[in-house]
Amino acid sequence: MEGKKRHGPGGRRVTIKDLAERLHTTPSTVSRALRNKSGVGEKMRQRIKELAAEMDYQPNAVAAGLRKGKSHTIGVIVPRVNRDFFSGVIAGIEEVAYESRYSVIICQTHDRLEKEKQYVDTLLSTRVDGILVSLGLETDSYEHFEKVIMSGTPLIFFDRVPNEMDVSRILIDDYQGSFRVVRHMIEKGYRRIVHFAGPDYLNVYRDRKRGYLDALKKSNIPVDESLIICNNLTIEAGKQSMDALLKKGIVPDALFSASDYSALGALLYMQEKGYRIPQDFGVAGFSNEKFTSYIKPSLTTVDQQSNEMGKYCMNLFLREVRGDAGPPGKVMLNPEVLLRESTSRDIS
Amino acid sequence: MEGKKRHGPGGRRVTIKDLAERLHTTPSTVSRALRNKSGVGEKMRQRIKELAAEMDYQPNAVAAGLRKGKSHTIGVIVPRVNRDFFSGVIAGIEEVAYESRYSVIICQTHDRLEKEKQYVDTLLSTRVDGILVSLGLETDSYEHFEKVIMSGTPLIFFDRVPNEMDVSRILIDDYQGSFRVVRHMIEKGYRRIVHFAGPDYLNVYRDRKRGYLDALKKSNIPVDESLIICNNLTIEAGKQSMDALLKKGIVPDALFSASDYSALGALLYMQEKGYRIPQDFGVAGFSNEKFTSYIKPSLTTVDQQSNEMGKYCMNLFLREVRGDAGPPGKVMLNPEVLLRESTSRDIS
DNA sequence: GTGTTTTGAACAATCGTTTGTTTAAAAGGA
DNA sequence: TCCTTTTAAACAAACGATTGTTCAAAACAC
Repeated sequence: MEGKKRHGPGGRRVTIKDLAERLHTTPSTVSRALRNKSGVGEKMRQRIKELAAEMDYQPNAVAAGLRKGKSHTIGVIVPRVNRDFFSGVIAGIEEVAYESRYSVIICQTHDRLEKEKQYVDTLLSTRVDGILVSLGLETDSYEHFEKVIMSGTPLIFFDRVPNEMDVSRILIDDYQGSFRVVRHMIEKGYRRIVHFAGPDYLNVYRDRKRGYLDALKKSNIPVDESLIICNNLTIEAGKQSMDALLKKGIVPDALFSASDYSALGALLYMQEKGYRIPQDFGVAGFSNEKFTSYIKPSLTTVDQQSNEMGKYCMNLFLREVRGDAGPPGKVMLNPEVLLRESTSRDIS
Repeated sequence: MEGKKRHGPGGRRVTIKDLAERLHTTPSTVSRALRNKSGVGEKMRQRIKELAAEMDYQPNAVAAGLRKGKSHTIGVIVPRVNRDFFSGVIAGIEEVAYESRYSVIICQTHDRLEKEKQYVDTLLSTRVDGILVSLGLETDSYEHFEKVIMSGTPLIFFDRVPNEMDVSRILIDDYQGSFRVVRHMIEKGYRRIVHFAGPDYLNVYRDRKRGYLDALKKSNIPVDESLIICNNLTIEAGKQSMDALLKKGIVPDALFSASDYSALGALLYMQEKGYRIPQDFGVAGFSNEKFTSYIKPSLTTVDQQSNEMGKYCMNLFLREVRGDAGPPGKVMLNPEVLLRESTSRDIS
């Protein structure tokens, strides 16, 4: 065992040039040999590969990236990485990216526009080959994304997408998911169904509300505006909103919330008030957060196919860089409605 | 408004050289001006900055990275990104990284050694400035990490760390967390406490088991080997393990699981079998997955401070690159024991 | 054996920055 | 006014790879 240490902590790394010198050849030949390009003899190629392995040469992706003008890296911008939905999407993206040896840079905006802008700049500087984005709650202007388009960097939005831009968008059919859940609730005999909505300027919440409204209309149930409550969709908000309703003397028999968390808040609150779920009060949420299947009663909700969405996004990006993607368009994934205990009462 | 379009989709981007030519100066001067280095006159500096803004120049981080030998990017390797614990750590890392304008590349190994190795290579090629790792379940050799050390790249392990290497390790005190939970259970009168353990070669599971054993010893409760069950810590495994126990005629009065998921499985199984939780059977898990506080009864567990751990990791890395970190060592974060309903019975 | 084609490898420029060195001009001192 | 010091900007060489071009030798045909 002669000294195995190659260059040691901080030592300079082996370059293509080192290999070339050692073999009395040139960097270009080494490069071609390692990348299996033509123009190199078979014996030379062998010698180069062997030496590369022996000195454990690590190609410098930065240098290659500079020369080739592409970094083989993509950026993903999401509001928060530790939300089941987003981390699921990220997991999906990673799986496909790994297959194609793309690196994934993650950016978390905490729903703040300032951070979103900053990250777009950083990613553009990093010369990522593409950017996948889900908008933050604050985002109401899109110049930073126009810059991305100007630069020629493929840009794909998912889930929370802007309506004003002509870019690829991929989302689940919030309208359909919502519509089907509410239809189901109506079939179960619920009539006075509260809806917790999110801010109207976000496509996902708008569509979920539309689904709710249309389902009611289809069954000729009059829409009662006082049952539509816009809150910030947290557990706390769910409790408070229900409390406010009851205090106003409004007594609904079910809730369809645009978020699992506020649905949970309402569920806990109503249980506390003595309502039996689902007999006296039905509850449905949206997103299929992990906890929804573990609570008692398990919560009816809509699965957003986060993993599939991530995979789809990344695949779409790959097709775009390969040039066979077609013009930007809107892709809808089919949501899966999960009918669980919180709405499964026997119809009397 | 003269044509606002700078270079359009795919067009070449503005470089420092373009700016230089436009102002009849040289790239070096432009570089120094933009980075606020000395050696540039004030009026020149102004003109340069203005033009840069006007042409919206985006510095090419790849080129700078090549020249400077650092990418201002770190790599994070975790088993899975969509686990509450890991996504929490990632969120923490991101928060600190953002402050210092570091980009974060995420790598998900799915607990597979092959992927882990591959990602180490990729990150080394990408010339990341540091690597933060939590080991996969399969990892039983460390040559790939030796390579990292050889290259002089800062390397920090968190949570699932190797014992054989002299590197920085940061983890929560699994032993303490475990010890305290079991003590609490004993105080609540539980005596025949099952333990679901993970593979012994992972520090976290070893330590959790140690905590369990020591807590029993401290209270002079004899250790019953048949109550220690090594399974794969999933919900299913939890159910099956309990089933197997009962079928063998072994009737414990509580469970302390090294994972919330297998604890949940057991909890559901026991409820189904008619046991009341916590009166007849106490249950405690580990990790503080989100669902644990929403289920009924809520699950006693140990919080792993994922966010803090992420922040700590990134800060430690920053100190290392700045040279004021001291030699690699082991850092223990204090876990928070969350005593909830699943173990809160009145002692009769 | 001469002339042409093919092949293998060397040569050189480039990607966009950063940074050390040199040079010229401006500022200061006597 | 002349000389020294400071300052501003130009010059030039990297960083490590990729890739188009050139060149010499080997392979081939006749």
